Amino acid sequence: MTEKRRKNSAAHEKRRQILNAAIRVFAQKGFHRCRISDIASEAKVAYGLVYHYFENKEEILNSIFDENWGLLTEVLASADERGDDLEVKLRALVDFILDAYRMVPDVIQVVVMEIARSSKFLKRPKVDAFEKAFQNLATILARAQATGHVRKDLEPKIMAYMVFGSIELILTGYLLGTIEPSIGETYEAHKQAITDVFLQGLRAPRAEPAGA
Amino acid sequence: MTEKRRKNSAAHEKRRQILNAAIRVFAQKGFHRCRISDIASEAKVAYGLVYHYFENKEEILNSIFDENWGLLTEVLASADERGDDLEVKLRALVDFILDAYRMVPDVIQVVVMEIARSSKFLKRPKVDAFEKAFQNLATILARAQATGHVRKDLEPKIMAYMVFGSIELILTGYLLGTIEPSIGETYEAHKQAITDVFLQGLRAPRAEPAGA
DNA sequence: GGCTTGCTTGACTCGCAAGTCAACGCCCGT
DNA sequence: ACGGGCGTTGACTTGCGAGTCAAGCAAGCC
Repeated sequence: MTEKRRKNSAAHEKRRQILNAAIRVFAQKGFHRCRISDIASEAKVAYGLVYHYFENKEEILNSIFDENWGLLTEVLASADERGDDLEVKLRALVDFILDAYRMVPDVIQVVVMEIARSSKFLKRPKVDAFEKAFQNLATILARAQATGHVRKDLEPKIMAYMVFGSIELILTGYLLGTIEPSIGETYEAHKQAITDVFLQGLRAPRAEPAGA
Repeated sequence: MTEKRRKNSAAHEKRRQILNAAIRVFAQKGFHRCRISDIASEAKVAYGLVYHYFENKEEILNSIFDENWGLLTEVLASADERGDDLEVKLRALVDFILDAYRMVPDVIQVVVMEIARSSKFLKRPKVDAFEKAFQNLATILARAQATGHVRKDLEPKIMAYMVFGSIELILTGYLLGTIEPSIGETYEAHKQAITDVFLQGLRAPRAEPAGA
């Protein structure tokens, strides 16, 4: 059994190797522009081995997505469970995503650029996975509405979409090089900007009727 | 000349026919999944004619983009020139985009899903075109900062990205069917939500230090 | 009315990349 | 030491779809 375990993990290592190579290649050339042979040579394995571990290119993309998106959903779910303030939760979400970009930009690029957009044509489950993460944030916001911290005149879902959309386009800006994220400080400033704007924008008006 | 004109416009009509067919096909099957022959048969013209009017598939996509994105940039530029209030300008932007989706969802789908995301790998000019529109909004915001209507602690560019990102992800939600936009009222509610959140979120704090 | 010009046609070529598969060798269990 | 299973290899087949092109056709011109 020990040896089977070892074999398994050795085999698994090859799988990882291919997956990591795929992430690099997808990020660099784009999903549609790259060939299986590119992935194989990047991973330094034979062409055929890719097909031993994966049905086809799309399944590779799916695996990348599943692994990483699941993480985000978990973070959101656990943030919600702790009884933190909305500010804390929102900051945790923003931090998590921007830090992830900082550490593994290739992964983020693939998830954002190659998967998020093409999901119209991909399988249902993927859309559901997106929904799940969004729903988590929507729940957090709904709860904050209940406690009177967030304005009640807007659907939580729409607010959640706005938050994610803001983050995503900023990431896209990084990826396209139209926003310069080189300095560490900049990331922090952007995190701050996102949380600030939404905390202020979503806050329930206090004693102030905001006269017309 | 009259006859040349007539010919020209007749020829142009074929071009349009192909372009419109391409929009429909791209929206339905996705850019990468469709063949030139799909476009030709959708347009009810011969295969070869597509190559008479366009270099290749990518040039078709480019034409679709150029035509439609230019429009957005113009709207933004003209909104800025009129000395309107920020609220009016922001509302005009949001209205324009959501109304466009309502009227020609296929076009919006192609621009949002097929072009926006893939621009990392496409030609520079496209990225510049995006930048231009974003820059227009950033300028509007910078001006509003100068007049004290908008908080000065954030980069205009980042704020512009947030606004566009919010709009874009809501459109994506429509396209994926995760947001239900069927009822006309819903569109209006969403327009309202976007403008409201940002007007409040970007507003400069008045006499209120927003304690703690 | 023929001739020319240029839009239009669709069958054909050709290259590329996906996916297959038969053989190989390492490693393990007996 | 031997046999077998499984991870691994990469040459080969196959099909698809982009792009070509030579021949048709319509309509203006002399």
